[in-house]
Amino acid sequence: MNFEALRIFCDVVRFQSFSRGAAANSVSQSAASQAVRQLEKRLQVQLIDRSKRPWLLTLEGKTFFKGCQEIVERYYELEESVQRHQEPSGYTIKLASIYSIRLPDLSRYVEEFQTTVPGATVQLEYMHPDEIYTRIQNDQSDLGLIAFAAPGRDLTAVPWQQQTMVVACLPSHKFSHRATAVGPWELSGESIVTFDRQLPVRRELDRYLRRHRASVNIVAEFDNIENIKEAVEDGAGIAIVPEQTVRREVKRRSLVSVALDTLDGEAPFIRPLSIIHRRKRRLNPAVSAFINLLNRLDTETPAPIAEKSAPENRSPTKEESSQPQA
Amino acid sequence: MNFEALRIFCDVVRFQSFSRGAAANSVSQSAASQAVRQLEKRLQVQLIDRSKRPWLLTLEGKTFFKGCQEIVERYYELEESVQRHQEPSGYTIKLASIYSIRLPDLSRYVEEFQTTVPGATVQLEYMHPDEIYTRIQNDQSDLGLIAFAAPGRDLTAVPWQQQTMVVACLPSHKFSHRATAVGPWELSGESIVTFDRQLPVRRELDRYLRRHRASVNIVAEFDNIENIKEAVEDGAGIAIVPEQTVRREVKRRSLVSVALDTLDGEAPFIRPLSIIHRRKRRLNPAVSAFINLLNRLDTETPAPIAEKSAPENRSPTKEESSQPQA
DNA sequence: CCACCTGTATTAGTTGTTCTAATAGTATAA
DNA sequence: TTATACTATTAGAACAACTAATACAGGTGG
Repeated sequence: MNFEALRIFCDVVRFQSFSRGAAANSVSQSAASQAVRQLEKRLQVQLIDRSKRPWLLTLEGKTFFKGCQEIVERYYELEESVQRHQEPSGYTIKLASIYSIRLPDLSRYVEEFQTTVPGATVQLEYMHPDEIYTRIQNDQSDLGLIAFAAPGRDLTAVPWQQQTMVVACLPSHKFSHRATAVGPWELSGESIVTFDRQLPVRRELDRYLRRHRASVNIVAEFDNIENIKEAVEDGAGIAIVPEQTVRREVKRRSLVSVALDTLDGEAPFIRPLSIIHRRKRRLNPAVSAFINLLNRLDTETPAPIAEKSAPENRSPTKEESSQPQA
Repeated sequence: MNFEALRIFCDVVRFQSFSRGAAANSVSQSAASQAVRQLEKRLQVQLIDRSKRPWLLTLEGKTFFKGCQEIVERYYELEESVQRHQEPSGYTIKLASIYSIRLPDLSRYVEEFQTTVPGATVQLEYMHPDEIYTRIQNDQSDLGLIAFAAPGRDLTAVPWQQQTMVVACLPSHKFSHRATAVGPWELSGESIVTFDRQLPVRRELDRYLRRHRASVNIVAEFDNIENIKEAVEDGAGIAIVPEQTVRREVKRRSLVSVALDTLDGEAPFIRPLSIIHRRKRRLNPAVSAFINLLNRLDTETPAPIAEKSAPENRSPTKEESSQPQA
């Protein structure tokens, strides 16, 4: 039996999705499906009840999942503890990120990595998403961090964080004093500064507004978030952006961020971030260690993606297989 | 990473031997060597220091071994617990044993197996070792239990128990009142009833006596242990036999068994029992479960084969690759 | 000190497993 | 019903693991 298979099973369960569980392990959806099926065959037990949609873990599946998680975790800890007394690999990971993922959000990962894998270093560079794709393709960078990833021919996207989108407006705007979240329908008639039509995030936004029957007034379009924020600060209108990207402006009180939610359990508006890399049968160990770290720290400290809450967490999926941009 | 590899590593360590660790997992010595090497490569750590003979675990090797044992064990427990709520396989294992392995020694295994794998049954038959080989070859039996196994072309021998050889004599013999073990050199001049020259156990015996410079007087040779015991009871001489095989006679006081040992830490005289089966890439799950059980129960309850005591435990090795018999 | 003995490493070739890509299938929602 | 969003299945390609044969090395007895 293969450890990878156990890890894939665990991730499939955690994400409630074969595709995402597969992506988290940098393998195809098909591979994940086959891995789980093979596990079931070997155990002679059905782990997942596929008759419903979304599927459910069977009783045995739950037992196995609990045990697996622990075993897999223990094993990786063991590997780490054995490797710790040991000379460094000396490998430098070249990481390319979009501008909107700020250094403070990344530094904890980089620091953690450089202490657990001594000798390894991370070289972080910010650039335009299109350039990230190019550099990854040409092996000029090992990893890329982008939003609404588009896994291409030989590109793999590992799901990473889910950024919640908020309404950003001036402190003088009527929304800025709200105690409760703004409902999307309340955006009707508002002046909005937003992204270019080419960007996937824009398409997601349009989709979201349409779904909630909000007809807004688009006053300006930009291809990057810095310009959008500036326009909002200049009073052009309000914007819908990831919460993280306006934290600094909120702190210095030049902008206000207001939650955007239906509060009825429906999917909130999320910007998914992904780690992308060239598809290879065998990833450089340092690189895959870093991917592991990104995933591990991420599922540990923030709210872990639980069995029940996961399905709600996510609406966009088709768009992930479309086009570059952040 | 493969679970099998971890299990192989654990067994290699437990037995202090690649060959025996391999055999315990029904793979070739080469496979075991490669598996461990691959582990080391993956971990980027040397687990075994091969510069000395016998080799030693490195510090990292010890850490890894301890962790591995637990993880492997936990995983198999998990598998079992998941499979337990589940309809029986219905498979019947055909087990062929030599006469000298008595039913009481086997029944605990058979019972344990039939309760943990409900629906599976074990069909036990006693026969001559030559017939065991034949039946295994023809797939008429799944497993064979024999002494001094001779793994052949497509036959695998999994090491099982180590039976200590003792001196069996009449209660009237001078040895019968000894408080301490008889040294092999003390056998010089004794009349001995023993096995046919063709039998591997006889060759081992000759070897053993020669090594300890004991020149004995062979008064009779038989091809089976029952006749030997009878001859001893008739006063023909003394015999050297596995302790288990004379327990009943000792209990009914028709014979006495006296330990045979040098008491200086040198290898005692041992009769190794093995489980043999046809070499197949994929063993029937019920069969391999039974093999697992035999090994598991055996290393749990009797004195476990420790890191230090293992090397001493064993002298015969070449003979294992020679000829049939018990 | 040398040859042998015993156990381990290496190698080549084969077999078997596990991927990906493409595509078919299925439960739910509109 | 059709559209949607996943998941299953398949064939073929890439890869990994095994065996058999054989080379190699530490330890040992002559």
